[in-house]
Amino acid sequence: MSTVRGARERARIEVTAAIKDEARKQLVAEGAAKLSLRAVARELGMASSALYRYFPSRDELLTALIVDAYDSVGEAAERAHRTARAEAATHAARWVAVTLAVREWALAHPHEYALIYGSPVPGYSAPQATIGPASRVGLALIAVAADAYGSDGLALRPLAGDLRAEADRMVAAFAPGIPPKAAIPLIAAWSQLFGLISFEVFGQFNGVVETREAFFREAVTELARTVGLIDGGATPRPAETAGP
Amino acid sequence: MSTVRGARERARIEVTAAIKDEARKQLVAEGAAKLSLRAVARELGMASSALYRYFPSRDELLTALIVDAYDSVGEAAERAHRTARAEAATHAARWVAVTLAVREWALAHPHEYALIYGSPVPGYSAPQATIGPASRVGLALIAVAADAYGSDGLALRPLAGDLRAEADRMVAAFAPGIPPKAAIPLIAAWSQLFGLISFEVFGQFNGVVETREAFFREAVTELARTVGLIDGGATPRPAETAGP
DNA sequence: TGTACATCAGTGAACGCGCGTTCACTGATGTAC
DNA sequence: TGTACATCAGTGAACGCGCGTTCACTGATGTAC
Repeated sequence: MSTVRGARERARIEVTAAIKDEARKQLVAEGAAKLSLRAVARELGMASSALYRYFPSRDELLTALIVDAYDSVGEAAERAHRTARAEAATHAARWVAVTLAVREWALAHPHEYALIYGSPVPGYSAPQATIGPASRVGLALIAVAADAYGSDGLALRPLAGDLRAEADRMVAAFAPGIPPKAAIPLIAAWSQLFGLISFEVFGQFNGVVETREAFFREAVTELARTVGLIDGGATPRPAETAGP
Repeated sequence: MSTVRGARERARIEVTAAIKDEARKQLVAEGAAKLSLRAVARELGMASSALYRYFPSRDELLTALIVDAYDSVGEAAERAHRTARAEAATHAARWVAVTLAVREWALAHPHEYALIYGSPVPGYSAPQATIGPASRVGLALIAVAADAYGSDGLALRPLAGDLRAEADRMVAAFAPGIPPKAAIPLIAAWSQLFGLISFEVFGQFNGVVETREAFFREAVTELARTVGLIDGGATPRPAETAGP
């Protein structure tokens, strides 16, 4: 598996990558809804029918792009988390680092960002294969909170009564490292982070916010506070929680 | 202007509305990028060329739908604000009422919501005409804060130094009723509100958040806190700030 | 090492479809006198 | 009140274009003996 076997296999990998690269380029010009297999083939100098050797349909190509995008932004978030942890940054600083990494990825890849965090493509329903990659950013944020919890760096506010069961469910389902009390604010902050980023990427901040990075840093620092990440004091034992 | 003049004019108004209604229906099935004049005409039993008597191009029809959507959600927000104010609700409760109204509009009109708060349609750039309607929700939120400020119901946190100029600019440009210190958190909360709503409408909460309304209420109540809206005590003089 | 066969990438034509926009036209509604 | 003319909604054909997918095929690469 790790050794590429022959010309055929190597070619397949390269052509598959070339198709995805070209498709990504076309996202810029036309958007996901209008992504055209024929246009991709044309640009690559192939017959449009040849693409069917690589992707059984247009939707499968879209799915591949979506999975790649989730993996790409997820990796950026995880990398930022590892780096911040290696530098023994405070928990709040780790939170800021991860969120900034997501923002930077989004600004560098606005069309892939739109593909995964914009309006769903009508008629396309994301298959199972996207679920894992889609959760990586969220899990990185949970890991920051879990580390903080493990080293007394997480302040817990009381939880509204009608949300106790929901919080327990969340912790059991996908956030075993944090206490239920922290789950609701954390998931809220996760979604709110993408409000900040989407408004910047999609243009809603045009004419409204101009000092964008400083604004973002301020907003996510405040988000860290609502999550309960306590600044200062906390230089946790580095290997506390398993990384993503 | 207020009296409809003749059969021609009345018919024009009705047909224009019918075209937009049908176009809205098609957004559901196909999304904005694939909105088709021919399909709209077909469904209305008209020749496709007839639509050009009403909209000079496909993009103009899209623009009309966008303006209508912004006006519709803006009106919902303003109505919620007026009602909450008439009931002398606390400032935080007014905030929650306005945000809930936006959320409810979004859940009731998910495709129009995607049209205005989802990924931009590639190749389409929103004309000037959309700017006013697009700001109505934001202005309603600003009005809540302005009322609170006018009756000592707004707590002000210190502002990070590098954002002072930005905050002054914001207040001068579109938020004259609030102090600069409140501008940054308010704009941040505005964008974060749409993170919460988009994740719910676009499906990112599937399998993650289940008690949706309670979760939303909790999150926006916390947002009200970061904006500085002080609960209780504040039953302001009703006519303090001009309504939207 | 050489040969026979299997695998598979890529071709090019075709099917059946839909699109936005233009244009010369018809006939109904509205207006000025 | 009646007539002549202007306005305008709607038609249907046409232009030129692009799309996803299927299919029988060719020829190169890989494999078993």
